[in-house]
Amino acid sequence: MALRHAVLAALLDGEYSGYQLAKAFDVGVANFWYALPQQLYLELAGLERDGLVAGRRVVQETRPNKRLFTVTAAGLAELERFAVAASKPSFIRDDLLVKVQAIDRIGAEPVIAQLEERAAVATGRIEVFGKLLQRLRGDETEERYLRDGERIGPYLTCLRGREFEQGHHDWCLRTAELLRSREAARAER
Amino acid sequence: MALRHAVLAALLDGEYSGYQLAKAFDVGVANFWYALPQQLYLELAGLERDGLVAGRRVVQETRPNKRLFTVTAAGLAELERFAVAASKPSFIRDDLLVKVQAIDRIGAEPVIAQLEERAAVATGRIEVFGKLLQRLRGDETEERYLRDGERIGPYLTCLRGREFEQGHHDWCLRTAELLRSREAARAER
DNA sequence: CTACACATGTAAACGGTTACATGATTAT
DNA sequence: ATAATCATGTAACCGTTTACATGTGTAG
Repeated sequence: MALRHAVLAALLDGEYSGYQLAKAFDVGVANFWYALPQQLYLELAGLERDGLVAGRRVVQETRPNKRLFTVTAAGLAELERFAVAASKPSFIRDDLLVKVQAIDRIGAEPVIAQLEERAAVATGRIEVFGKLLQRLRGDETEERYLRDGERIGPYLTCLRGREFEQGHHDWCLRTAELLRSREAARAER
Repeated sequence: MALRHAVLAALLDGEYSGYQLAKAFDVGVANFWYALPQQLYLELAGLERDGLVAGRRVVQETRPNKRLFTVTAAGLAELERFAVAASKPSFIRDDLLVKVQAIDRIGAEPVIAQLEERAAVATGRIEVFGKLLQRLRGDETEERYLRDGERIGPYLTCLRGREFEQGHHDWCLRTAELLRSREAARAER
C-alpha cells in the first residue's frame, strides 16, 4: 500500500476532497507522488474504512456535494510507523530513456521530437513549482523560512521536484540538440 | 508491457543471459529501468514466444548451462514502433519524499538517518556510472565520443542516470543537514 | 564447511492504469 | 450548443513485487 502514505502526507496540510486531492496529485503539485483521481477515491475510501482519515459531508447548493477528509490520530500514528520503516530505493523508469538507449538502432527524429516536447513540459512544471515555493515561503527569504518555518516538509519536497524537473529539462534539451547535429552530419555524408 | 522494450533496448548491445541482464537491471547499470531477476526471466520467455528475441543454449561444463538472447528483426521493428509512439510522462514516486513531506508532524531522526543513508548509496552509484561512462568512451573525450561515436545511446542514458543520482544525493544531504540543525535548535529551547 | 556467485524458473498477491459510468453547473 | 469544471465512483486488466523452489561450482 504505497499511495496510502502519500495521501496521508498530503492531507496533513488541511481538509481536502477527493477531487481537490486529485488535482494536486495529477498536475504534480504533489511533488512526491502521482496518482489518478479514481485511485484517490478508492484510497480515501480504504483509509476511511480503516479509520486513518475522517470524512465529513459538505452540502453545496450550487455544486455537487463533496466530502472533505482529515487525518485522524490513528492516521498520524500510521505515518509515524511508515517513516521509521526502511524506504525502498527510488529508481528511474522512463519510456523516453529506453528510446534514447536504443537511439543508434532506430529512427532518431521521433525521439528528438519527444525530447523537445518533454523539455517544454518540464519548463511549465518548473514554473509551477517556483510559484508554489514562493507562496509557501511568503515574504521571507528561503534561508529564513527553512530555518524558522513551522511547516517546511512541502517546501523541501517541492525543491526536489523542481530540481528534478530542471535536470530532466536540461538533459532532454542537450540530448535533442546533440542528436539533431548528428542527424545533420549524417545527411551531409 | 513496459519492461518489454527496456529488455529489448538492453539486448541491443550484445548477447545476454537472463542472469547477466538481471545483474545489470538490478544494480542499476541499466540506468533507464529497473527490474528483478524473476521478472526478467518471465519477460525473456514472453519475448521469445513472440519472436522478438532469439535464445540459444550454451552448454557449460563448470557452470550451469545458460541461454543467451539476441534481438530479432521483429524485435527491432517492435522497438521502432515503440519509439514512434508517445511516451508517458515520468513522475517521481519515492517513499522518502513522502516522509519528508510529513516531516513537521512526525519524528525527524529516523528520516534524517534515511536521508543520509540514501546519499551514501547515491555516492556509490555515481561512481559506478562514472566508471561505465569512462569505459564506454574509451580514450576519447566526451565531446568527440558524443559527436562521432557509433553507439551513444547507453552513454546518454548513463549521463542522465548519473545526474539524477547527483541531484538526489545533494538534496538528501542538504535536507538532512537542515533537519539536523533544526533539531539542534529545538533541543536548545 | 560456509558463503557467495552462477543459473533458471513458478505462483500468489499487490498496486496502478484503463475503461466504464453518471450528472450538475458555469463559461464560451 | 459545447466545452470545461465540479464531483464521485466501479470493474477489468496489466505490470510489479514477494514468496517459493532448486541445484552446481568456487573461494575463503
